[in-house]
Amino acid sequence: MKATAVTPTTLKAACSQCNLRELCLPFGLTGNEIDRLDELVGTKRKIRRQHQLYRAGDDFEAIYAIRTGSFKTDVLLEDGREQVTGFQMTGEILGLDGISSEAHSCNATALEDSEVCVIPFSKLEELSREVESLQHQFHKVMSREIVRDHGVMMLLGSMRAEERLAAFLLNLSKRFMARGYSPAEFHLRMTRDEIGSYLGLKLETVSRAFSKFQDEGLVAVHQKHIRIIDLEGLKQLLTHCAKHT
Amino acid sequence: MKATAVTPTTLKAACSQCNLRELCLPFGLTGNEIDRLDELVGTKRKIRRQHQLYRAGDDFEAIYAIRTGSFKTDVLLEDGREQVTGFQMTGEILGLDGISSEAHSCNATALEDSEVCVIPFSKLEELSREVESLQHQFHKVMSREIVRDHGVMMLLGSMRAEERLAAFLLNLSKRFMARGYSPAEFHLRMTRDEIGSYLGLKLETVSRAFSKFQDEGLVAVHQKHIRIIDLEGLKQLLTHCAKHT
DNA sequence: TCATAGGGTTGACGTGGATCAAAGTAGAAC
DNA sequence: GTTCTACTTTGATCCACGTCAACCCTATGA
Repeated sequence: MKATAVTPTTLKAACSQCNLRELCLPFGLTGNEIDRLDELVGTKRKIRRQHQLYRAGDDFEAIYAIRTGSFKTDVLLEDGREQVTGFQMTGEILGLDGISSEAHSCNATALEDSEVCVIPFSKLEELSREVESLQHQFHKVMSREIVRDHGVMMLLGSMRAEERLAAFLLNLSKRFMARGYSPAEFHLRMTRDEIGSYLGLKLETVSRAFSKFQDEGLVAVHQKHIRIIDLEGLKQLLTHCAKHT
Repeated sequence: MKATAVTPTTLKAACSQCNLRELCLPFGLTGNEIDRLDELVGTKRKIRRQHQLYRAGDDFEAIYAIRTGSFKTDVLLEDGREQVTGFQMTGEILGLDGISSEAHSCNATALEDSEVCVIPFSKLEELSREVESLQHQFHKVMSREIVRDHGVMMLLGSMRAEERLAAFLLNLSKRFMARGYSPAEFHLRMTRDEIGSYLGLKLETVSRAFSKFQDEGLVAVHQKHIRIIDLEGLKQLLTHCAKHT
């Protein structure tokens, strides 16, 4: 893990020009309101692959909207074990964990060369006191994170290995689709080990589950390249969790 | 599971009089600001043991502060499997999951006869546009929920059975202490099955782990009554997760 | 061109919890 | 009191996933 890359480019972000605005904080704002958000979003910041946007313990000052690329967030136990708490893609917001204690409680690491919009948090609070729709959208973003986390708990607490991987693939598929990419064919930006950490499995188990899906004709797997062949089949894997209590 | 008990008592809540205010939404507000919050907090509502405050799919209109008693929240899979996503006690806020989609995404069930303060959400947003400290405290409450969820993911994804139970007991202990109760001796309001669901274990495994802790002199367990004998021992169980990878 | 390194896959085997089953306990209902 | 009922404990057995180990694949760079 390399040191945090501090490269705050002076390039201005521009929500109004951003094709991600329907997924991101500007959702639901009028043109005028988006302009005000533009003023607030200070700089963009480039983060190289494997570098960290922030790490646990860092002072909390801003949240980040992913402009290009993708990230993972994780928490570390003293003994070094890692739990990946999420994978984030464009339009998603990073850093919400830091609000509660004024310090970040997890690490955010770029999975590929990425770029984020820096949103100074105190300014965001200020503006959202004036712009109702921004306030509401921000609350929705936070609530969505909570709901997402509950889904992960369901996955970790109540599903078996193959169900977890199926749920993971379906979730990725949906998110790629929302961004205008193919929901059926995509590249994984994370390793088997990281997937395993996220899903509460060992990398070998993840690998075996991929192979099983391939044997069953559900997906075609070539390293990190995934093609979903039988979407319905994957979904059924999930709803048929019934077998066991 | 009985039907939702709709008993909106007309009793006014009064944050200013509430001894939970340091744990709850009024934290950090001035007397004046608390008075304004008082106006907003409409009614209290009593929920009988095993009854539901809200359920997945219900329209979202308000969040709830627990005044007395305790709750569990859970999500259900189509096949009926339950994942408990949290146990909430006095001063904690319920219902944040509903903001994102205008509908609740989990069920909240009282573990004992309980009482909540009903906080109409649109009014809360309105007031927090005027009262900066309320806005900030609300954001902290949401963020804290996200951080808590990450902790549960860590637990579910990376810990073994006994570590999970130890973490659970230590967490309860801390929260009882924060409320002025004994951190060493308390009653569990949930069943072994519910603990198991929360921790991603079967009830038998929870029961066995309790017995093991008892044998080792870490805690005294009599049904739902728990007495922590060796707090440090429990903590060490957690930091010594090192053994396995 | 080959060497090296970081993933990924696959097989053989072990084990922590799940499952199945039976018996114990505490309240609530009568 | 006695009988339910809901919950808990404990033992015996099983199996899904972890562990350990070998090998493969692709990319990068001397």
